[in-house]
Amino acid sequence: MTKTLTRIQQRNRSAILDAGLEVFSQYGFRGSTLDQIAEAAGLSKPNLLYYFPSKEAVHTALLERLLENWLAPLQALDPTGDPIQEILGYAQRKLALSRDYPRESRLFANEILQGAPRIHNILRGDLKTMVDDKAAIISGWAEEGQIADIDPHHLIFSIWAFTQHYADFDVQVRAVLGDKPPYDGAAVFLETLYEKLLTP
Amino acid sequence: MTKTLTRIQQRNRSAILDAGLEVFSQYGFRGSTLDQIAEAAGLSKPNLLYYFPSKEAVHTALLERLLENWLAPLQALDPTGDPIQEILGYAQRKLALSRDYPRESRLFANEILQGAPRIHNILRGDLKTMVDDKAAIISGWAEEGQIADIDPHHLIFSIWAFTQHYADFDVQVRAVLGDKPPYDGAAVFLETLYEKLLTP
DNA sequence: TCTTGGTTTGACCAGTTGGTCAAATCAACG
DNA sequence: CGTTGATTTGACCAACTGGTCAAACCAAGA
Repeated sequence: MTKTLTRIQQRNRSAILDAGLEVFSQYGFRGSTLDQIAEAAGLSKPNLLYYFPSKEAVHTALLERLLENWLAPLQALDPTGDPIQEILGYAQRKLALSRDYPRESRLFANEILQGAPRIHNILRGDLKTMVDDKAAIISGWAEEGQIADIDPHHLIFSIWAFTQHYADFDVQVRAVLGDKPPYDGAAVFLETLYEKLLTP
Repeated sequence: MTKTLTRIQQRNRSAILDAGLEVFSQYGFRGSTLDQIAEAAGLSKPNLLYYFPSKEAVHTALLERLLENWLAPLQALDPTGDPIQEILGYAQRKLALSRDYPRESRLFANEILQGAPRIHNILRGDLKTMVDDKAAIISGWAEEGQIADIDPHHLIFSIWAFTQHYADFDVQVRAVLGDKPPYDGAAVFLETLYEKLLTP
């Protein structure tokens, strides 16, 4: 049913979402204008509103698409795998996400900075449930002595913080590093950091 | 000269700055309105504009005040002190800054997220200079074998990322942690993390 | 070709925005 | 008290905001 979209509809809807991602991720919801998004999408404002009923609708569509991809890497943490490799793998996957989808990262950052008005219930619901679940796995590993004894929630926070920093604070990171590319050094550092932290 | 300020001027200017901090840190520059700031300051909009010539001026004043306090903790890193204690101390000081001045942290985050249009030159100038300076000190410690051999720039990034995460992503952190207070656990985790990382 | 339904747009609207200004109010000092 | 300069405000403005709508345009099948 939902699949009944013209080629034009597909092209324009995805152009709008891409433009919305570009604009919202930079200025936040209230700081972005429909004219800006329309121009970035190569459409007139009324034409944009022919595909999405409102500014809010574009933003919501983006957030929904984002959350799917955002929670996936943590979900993939495997309780039967090698503990240190599982956590290291998760961190590297998250870093790659920042490298390859920095605008999505900044869209998320903007939403959280503004108090997460649109996704607060998801944070307290799905996200908390999943994090608590994975934290329990990590705690289990710690009790078995497979990894060092650390607080699993703050471990996860540290991974989020460090990896997202390279997308959200990109301009600062590049200003400080000068010409050096950020992500190679970051991946190496990440590896060292968590290997040393987690080795019992 | 600049000190010739009435009691009223002092009170209102600081009320405006506080209100501006509150509003700008939540909605970013473009997402904030003068009416919002004026109301938060308990003034009428024309009255606010009697003390600051424009919205931009309020924002600039806030950023300037912020940058002073923001760069101070890193500046305090002492090359003659005990390496691990110096770095640990810096990290803890930065975490305390997030705890005690979360709005300032979010104001900064908003500015960087939007591409740092107003402070880009400072990032490439003063900030980069100071970070390179401190990075050299840390590299020196590493060469002497006093701390483990890690990339000093990414070490500093990781401290920024982790500590600011608790202010900037406050709503997410609290959603995940539920009732537990964030900062106690964070301080303990921070201590463990960098002690393990830096011990040679 | 004509028709039909999806697509695009110019003109428009009411509400909001940053900012101005002259007039009114207030505080304090002689 | 009266005066003077700082302070406050209501009324106002042009530009911009999200959103509407009828009319025009266009692609494609009959």
